[in-house]
Amino acid sequence: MPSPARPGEPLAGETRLMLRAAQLYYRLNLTQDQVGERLGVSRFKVGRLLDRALRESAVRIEIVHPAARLVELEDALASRFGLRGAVVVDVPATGSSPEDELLARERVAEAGAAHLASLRPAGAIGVSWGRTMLELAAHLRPGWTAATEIVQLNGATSRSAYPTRAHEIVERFGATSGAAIRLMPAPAIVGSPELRDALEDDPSVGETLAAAREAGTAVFSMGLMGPESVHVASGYLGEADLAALADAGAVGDVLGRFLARDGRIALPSLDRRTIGLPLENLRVKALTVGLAAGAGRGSIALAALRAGCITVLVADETTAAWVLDHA
Amino acid sequence: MPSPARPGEPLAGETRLMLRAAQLYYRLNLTQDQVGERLGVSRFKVGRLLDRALRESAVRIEIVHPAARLVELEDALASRFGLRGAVVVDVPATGSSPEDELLARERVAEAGAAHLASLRPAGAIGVSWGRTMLELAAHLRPGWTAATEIVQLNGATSRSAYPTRAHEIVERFGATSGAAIRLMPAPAIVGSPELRDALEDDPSVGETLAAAREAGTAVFSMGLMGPESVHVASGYLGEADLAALADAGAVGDVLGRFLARDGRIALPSLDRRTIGLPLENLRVKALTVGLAAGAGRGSIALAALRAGCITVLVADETTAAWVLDHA
DNA sequence: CACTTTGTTGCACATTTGAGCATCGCGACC
DNA sequence: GGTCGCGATGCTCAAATGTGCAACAAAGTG
Repeated sequence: MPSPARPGEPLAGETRLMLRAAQLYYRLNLTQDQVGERLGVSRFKVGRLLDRALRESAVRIEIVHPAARLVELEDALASRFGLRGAVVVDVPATGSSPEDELLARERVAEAGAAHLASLRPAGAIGVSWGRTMLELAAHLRPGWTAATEIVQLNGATSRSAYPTRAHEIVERFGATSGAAIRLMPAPAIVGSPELRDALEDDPSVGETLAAAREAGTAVFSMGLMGPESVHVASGYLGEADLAALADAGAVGDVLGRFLARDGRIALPSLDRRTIGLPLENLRVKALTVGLAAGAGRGSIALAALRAGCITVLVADETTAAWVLDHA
Repeated sequence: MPSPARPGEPLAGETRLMLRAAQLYYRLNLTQDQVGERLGVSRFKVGRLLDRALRESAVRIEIVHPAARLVELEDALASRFGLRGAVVVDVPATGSSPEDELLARERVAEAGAAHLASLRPAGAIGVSWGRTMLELAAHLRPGWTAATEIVQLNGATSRSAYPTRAHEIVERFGATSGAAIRLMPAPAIVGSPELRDALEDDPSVGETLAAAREAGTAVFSMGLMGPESVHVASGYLGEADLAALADAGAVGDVLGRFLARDGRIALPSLDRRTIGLPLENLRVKALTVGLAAGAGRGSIALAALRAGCITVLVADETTAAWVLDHA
């Protein structure tokens, strides 16, 4: 391969010709034919000169749009994890203050709503709850899709003064899509596996759960592990559970199910007390949209991706970059 | 025209699509068809997206070769002055020390020789003399062209101990091209117009001058004005002439004829004492190669270009840039 | 509510470009 | 001096791309 000319060395005539061809072709937008005419060579030679220029990277083609990086991350995520798609949004402030968290959540939820609308999912759609989901629901525009039924995917009746507002979310999904809704009247986590089983067997919960299994689409957000988790605020998780989860290496939750870094259930004993769609059922759905917004969500996003329960990831840029870095 | 997305503003779906298309097309080198398939749009739309990306300069195509700048200068010179061609060489050191001057002269002469060879001029070729011409002659390779005759264009027999070496130059041109040679046995500048006319009327000079007029090709270098001029070293110009030239605004010489900034003869009285081809005869030649090497040559190069007596300019980068800056 | 206006889409068709292949010239090496 | 590569060249043919146009849709406008 000919090396690029160093200063002090006469410029090979061929190289001169190559650069001239590149200028005429790329700058002046002449056809290879016209370039050949001006340079007194055949168009084939011009093509070969341009080829060489490209191979020797004498011309650089660069995508300079400010948002190009986001699209790159999207593509990298999609191909790395075999996703059907990914949406990465850039968030102006990228710190971890409560305001920044709020902003990130807002932007991700907005993008999630827009992307969901562009997919126009049909049939039954399962949804989870949480702050991000509430925000997403708020951004749904009437007629965004024509679903038949909106199903709540996991339990949510609060034990504490802190409301989960799951019904608001499901209702807004229903109202904007013209679908019937099906709520899940149960807590997210109960005290014993036996109670969990009893509740899930009761038609009030069981029928919703069955519908959740049947739904072809699921939309959910990912929660943090730790004292700031909504499950703590809602009173589902106590000190002891939290400590046990930490010991088990939990990094966050999907539908109330806490995952370890590798994507497996961190604490099976807790999982057996959790009410809602099991992750096995999530994995087989045609479309599952997972949202991760805010600092520290990288690890749970990665865990969920490893668990195979996401087909479309929506995340902020920081989270997306973290995931790719640690994959 | 859609503006590029600002951070903090949701990215329009179209823009996302455009960037994705650009990535697939330019980075992965897919065809527009394949891009369309992946993106679920028609190939026409892909073409239009790429168009838009180019128009909005979301993709930038840049020629990054270190020598690209030289070629740009060449093209700019050629189009600005209607030249048949231009050769700009980059000279590593670009100062004005004697060594740098030497280097610039060497590189320009070398490039000039190479370019001249690539033009393969036929018939009679007129040549001037000087340090650059000597260097150029030294770089001619046997068989570089098949000329019939080499003609010295202007007088050169030295009045001083400093030899002009014009015969060496003409001989080397002849020897390497297999052409007969014709010298001009006369000084460059004499004391009076009458003596000039008498010498030019003498067959020894007159026949060479006639041949010089007939030659289709001329090769010459440009000289500086001032005490460092070869005409001073050779004893042709005295203090008085030099002062008069300076007063008249002379910037340098072509074939011993000193020009003012605007390309006109600076001092007609001196010009009438100068022996050699007049510039009017130079202007009408099919091919005239002018060389300008070294600091300070910009002004005479520009003057010569304005005088219209150059069809191919060979210069170092600094000189070329100066000329374009001041044109 | 009809009507223009404007912009978007897909298409047929012409142009432009790339790929594979035969040929040619040139130097190296018997 | 023959001849064997080897790279460069130009060609044919197929693929890829750009262009003008008509159909259509959305959004004003009287």
